[in-house]
Amino acid sequence: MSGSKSTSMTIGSLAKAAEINVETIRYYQRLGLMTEPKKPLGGIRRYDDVALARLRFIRRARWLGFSLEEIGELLKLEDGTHCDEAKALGERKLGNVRDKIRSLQQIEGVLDQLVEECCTQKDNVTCPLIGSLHEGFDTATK
Amino acid sequence: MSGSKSTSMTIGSLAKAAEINVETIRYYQRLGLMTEPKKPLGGIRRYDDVALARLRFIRRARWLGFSLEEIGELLKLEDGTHCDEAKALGERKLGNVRDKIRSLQQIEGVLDQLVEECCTQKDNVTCPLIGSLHEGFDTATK
DNA sequence: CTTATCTCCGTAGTTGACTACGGAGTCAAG
DNA sequence: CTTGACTCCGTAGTCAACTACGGAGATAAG
Repeated sequence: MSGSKSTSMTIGSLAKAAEINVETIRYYQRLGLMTEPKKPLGGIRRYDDVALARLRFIRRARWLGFSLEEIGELLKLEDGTHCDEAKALGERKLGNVRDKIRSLQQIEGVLDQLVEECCTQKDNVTCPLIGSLHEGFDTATK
Repeated sequence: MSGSKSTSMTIGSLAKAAEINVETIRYYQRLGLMTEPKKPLGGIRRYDDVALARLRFIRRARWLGFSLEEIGELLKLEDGTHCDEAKALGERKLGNVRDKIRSLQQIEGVLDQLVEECCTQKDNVTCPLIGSLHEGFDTATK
């Protein structure tokens, strides 16, 4: 389960490897999230494992609630160029990510406690899930 | 920054307080994520801060990449009833949340390092953001 | 009592993110 | 050299999550 270092895939095998629909890859290319490798004159495009890594990253970031636009920004950090703006952007994104982590940890804590106490006590009608998420959360993000 | 404990709001002020569109609240009601308080015979519905908390929770969970359906499941954990199934569900969700936290922490680490080193070195063309997210990530979630 | 600002409610439109379709070209196996 | 699977590419359809609209009724301020 780790031998596919094939540095040359068709879009089909790329899709399979990334567990993403072929159409979706082409969609990402249209949006500029993925670059389209040049076609060898009446031939078929080939993809390497950098493309694969990129796709997996996109998939994961989507799962974490980032929009494709945000993911595009994250990906712009990838090439070492335009350092200064990248740094600023990176810092914003970092704050963003940390907010998410904190929120998730709150949920984690409550969920954990919930599972723990679940069948133990009975009088606890209003669960803490919601209640615990009141505090500080300065909008942001959008 | 903490005086609005008004236990009776119209849908309009509720929406404002939760920073959510009125239409969206009504949409959530249709989906069963929010209950519609009964209308006082030819009058106007009133909402309390439990509703507000619930809305804020939904908003936050959405931001974290949970679908409305998943959020619905999380919210079902709220009322103390059906403990056994709640426990199972809670455990699944907990795993889910922890996966997300781990993923975000990876991104956090890389982003942090990126911002740190950004303008310091120059030869680092391929940034670690993508590369670092290769490893273990057993699908799941959907 | 009038008027402006809601609320109510059903229906319809929009946006972001895919997903499908179809016809023409390409490639690999037999 | 045919056949089947796949690529290419443009266009169109789908789905979740909103967001808007419009007309009738409610309420609060002046």
